[in-house]
Amino acid sequence: MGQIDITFPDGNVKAFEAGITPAEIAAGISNSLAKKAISANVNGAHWDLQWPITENAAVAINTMKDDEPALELIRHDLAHIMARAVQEIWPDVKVTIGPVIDNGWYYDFDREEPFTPEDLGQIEAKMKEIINRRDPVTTEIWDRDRAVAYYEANGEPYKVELVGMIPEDQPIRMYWHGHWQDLCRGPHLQHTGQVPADAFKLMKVAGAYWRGDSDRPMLQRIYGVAFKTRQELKDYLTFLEEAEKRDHRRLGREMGLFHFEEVAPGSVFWHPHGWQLFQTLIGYMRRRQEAAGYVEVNSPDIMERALWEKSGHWENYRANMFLAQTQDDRDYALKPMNCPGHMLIYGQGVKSYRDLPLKIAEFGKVHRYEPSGALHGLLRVRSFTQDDAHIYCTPDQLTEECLKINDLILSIYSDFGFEDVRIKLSTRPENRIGSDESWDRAEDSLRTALDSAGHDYTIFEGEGAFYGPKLEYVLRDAIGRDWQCGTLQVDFNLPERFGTTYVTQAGAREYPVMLHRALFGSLERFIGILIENFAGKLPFWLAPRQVVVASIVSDADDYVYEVVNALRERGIRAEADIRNEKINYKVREHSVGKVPVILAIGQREVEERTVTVRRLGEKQTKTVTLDEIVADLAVEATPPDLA
RNA sequence: GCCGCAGUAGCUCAGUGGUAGAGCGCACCCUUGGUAAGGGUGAGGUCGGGAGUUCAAUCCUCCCCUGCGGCACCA
Repeated sequence: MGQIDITFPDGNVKAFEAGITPAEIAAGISNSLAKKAISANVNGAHWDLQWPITENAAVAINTMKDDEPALELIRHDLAHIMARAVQEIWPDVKVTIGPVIDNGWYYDFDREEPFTPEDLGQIEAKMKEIINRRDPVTTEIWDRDRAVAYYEANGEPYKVELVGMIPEDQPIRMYWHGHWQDLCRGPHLQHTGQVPADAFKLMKVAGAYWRGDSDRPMLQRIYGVAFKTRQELKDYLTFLEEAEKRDHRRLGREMGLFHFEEVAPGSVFWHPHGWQLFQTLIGYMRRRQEAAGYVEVNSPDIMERALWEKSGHWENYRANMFLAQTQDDRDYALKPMNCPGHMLIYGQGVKSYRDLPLKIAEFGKVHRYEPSGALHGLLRVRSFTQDDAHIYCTPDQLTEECLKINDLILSIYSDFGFEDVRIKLSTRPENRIGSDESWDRAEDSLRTALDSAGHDYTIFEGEGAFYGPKLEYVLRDAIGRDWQCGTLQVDFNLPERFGTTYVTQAGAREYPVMLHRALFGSLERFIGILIENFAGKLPFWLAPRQVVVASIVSDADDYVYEVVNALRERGIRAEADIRNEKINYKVREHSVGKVPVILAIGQREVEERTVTVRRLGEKQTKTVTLDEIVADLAVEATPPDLA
């Protein structure tokens, strides 16, 4: 073998025999580095210490100080160690795949018996045992037939299938953790003892389809989380607890916003305070849309089958629709979308190119028979209110209209404090209507709009709606979670299906292009997101209960009402609390209820015509005059678009 | 829809093959108290629904419904 040049991170270049491994290079540098090494970066690729380097390369040796490779390797090795532990305890369990995911890993198993929480404890103990054995991790490349024969002999059908999926030009790589072996592309650590034994935890077991396909067998997936240190693990578990405290289902109850019932799974019963918030959002959106040139309409909730056949929903969406049959045997459906209704409104009278773009908006309540397992609080429901609109325009206007919507969405999210927004572009799905040419045009126009707005986006092939491609707006909340909200879809199909046209300048009849868009997406979901993002502490203008005026002594009752009335006159949502309770009690109760401002009134305030202000989350109180607080809160209560 | 777990008072939960308990909340009484739960008394439950086993089921078995965690699907 010849010589190769290895370039080190400090710029030094050194010649080695071709085929040298990073482990050998590390050993040549120092004994301690050889021990501490976990992997290497070779020309940017994450490289196992055992893999030979055969050409000139830039090489960096990684240790546990390098977060990214360290976490990747810890989690990946733990996946193997867990699978090994499971097979040591239950030798007949079949193994499948076990990738690294955010904060940890999972591994899917095929086993008759379900894993129990007690099993997880047993597995975890076995894993620690394996780590303490400090088993060497070794790798070799196998012949394809040998790998298949091996897995067939060992009763591992899933592995046989995985071997078959590896492209012909790629090696079949095996990894050994001691005596236990798994098909794996690597890289891995030097030995199991490099995994921190006190910084991982098995979290839960759940069902998962083999290869993510609902037609294939259901496996059992065990999830684990892992970090470099015990402290990081603890921090992560604390983070999960914090996230749980933000759960909108729990806060919704504590704040008295809404509830659900068994008789209406996935449908919200809005309580007065929740409905107040709902209406505040609609009021805001109504103003924004009106300013952007939209007109608002309302279309029927139940329409006959013939309409849904015409729109294509009967063919493509019926499984998700609530159907209604009348005594005289007529088929109706509750609308799952507003677009067909808007088509009929557009279709009234003759439209001219002068009428375009026509922007028809509706706060329409749609019903979708979502799979039972998908339901989740406000975030996934079966009946929800969209801030929906359809924009009819000429092909020439298309890109500009997309851009305007993009601007509007981002401006609106910003008003709620969401500045970090990602965009997903979903292209034509298998189940679809319309010609390939119209799909080409539709997808192109979305791309063009995004490109000219200079906004990054990710493409999701085959994820579009059945009538057109779509953009989806995903916003990141205060603790880094992503939520899908708004959507923008281009549709060349519905106007043709409904035969709706406009008269061009030249007097011809042409089909308009149609844009479907929702900015909040669903009011229900958006409210759920707001609650979680703000942990219930909504901005003052959104808070359904803005001010509670609480008496400290009953002699203050009259003045309490005077304060409440003064606030209400300025449109502030204020209520009195003159119950026979101590101020401590009232403060606690309204704090739990997430009321942003509590005004306490005792003898002193009555005499001085002041109020003592306590803001949610602040221990400090402040006494100001009645006039002052009314003026201040009136400013705070102003929605951002009117400020 | 699929896998697993769960469903007992308004909420959070304990409990038992012989028809149930706590704390909070609620009602009433005492207390007028200065910023996250003052004290007392009391009311309140078809133990998710249906069938079965049993002398007897809230408890055991089966079916269904709903919820929770994932998967699949989606705003």
